Amino acid sequence: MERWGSVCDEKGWRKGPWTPEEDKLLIEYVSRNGEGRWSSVSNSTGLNRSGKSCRLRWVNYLRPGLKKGHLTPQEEGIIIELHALWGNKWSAIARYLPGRTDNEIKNYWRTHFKKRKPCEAKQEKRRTLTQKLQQEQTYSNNIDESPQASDEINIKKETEIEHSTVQNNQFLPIMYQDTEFWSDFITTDNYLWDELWSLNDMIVGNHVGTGGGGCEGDAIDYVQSGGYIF
DNA sequence: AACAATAGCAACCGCCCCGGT
DNA sequence: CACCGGGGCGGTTGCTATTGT
Repeated sequence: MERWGSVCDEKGWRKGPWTPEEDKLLIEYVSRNGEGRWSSVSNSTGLNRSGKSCRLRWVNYLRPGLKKGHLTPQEEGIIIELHALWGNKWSAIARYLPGRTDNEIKNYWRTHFKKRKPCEAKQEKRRTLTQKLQQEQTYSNNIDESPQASDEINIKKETEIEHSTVQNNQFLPIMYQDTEFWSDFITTDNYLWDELWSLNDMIVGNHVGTGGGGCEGDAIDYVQSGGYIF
């Protein structure tokens, strides 16, 4: 079966995996003309690919200096930090990871955080249940077993067993609550802080960012002022 | 060994922004 | 000012490889 359904789209552009020959044509084009003007690649090289496809292939795969292989713990730390600050601004995060692409970072984040979903769902249930329990305590002293769904009861029992950490942390953002997850990544605080200090140097020293309100600098200020608690 | 589930990743899609006309 | 095309970006898809049963 052909990947992506068909070989060509409605405009006649080839789709799907790139061949070594196509890569070679694109590399030759960029070496002659530089990056940009992607829409003229097909005219200049005979490569039957859309400009967007060419750009994507170059940026994510062919560009010199791209790192291959697994992300280092330091890189993971930077991603975690910056994602906590900026959200899904993959291209912005990628600027602080030389040799890594936004697509790679995005994929990394997705694959690692997909694992969280059951945990998050559980936490959401627990939060809901906690609110319910509080309401029950507020409005009634009669805490005889009221009719509840069986899974709710199970969650309730689980919650009671687990040292009531949820109740203690219920007003913290989710990322702070999920200490079990964070401990998977962070074995010590130190390297993360080291990365943050160097990150701040980059920002202050090089004026990285768009200048649109200075959110990056503010964000680092926030981190340094103790916004992060591991 | 065979099958199923999951992880990893390349590539596409659709939207938005920006500059040129 | 409106329109258009190119480029950039985040989200999503679907194939392959790996791991588990």
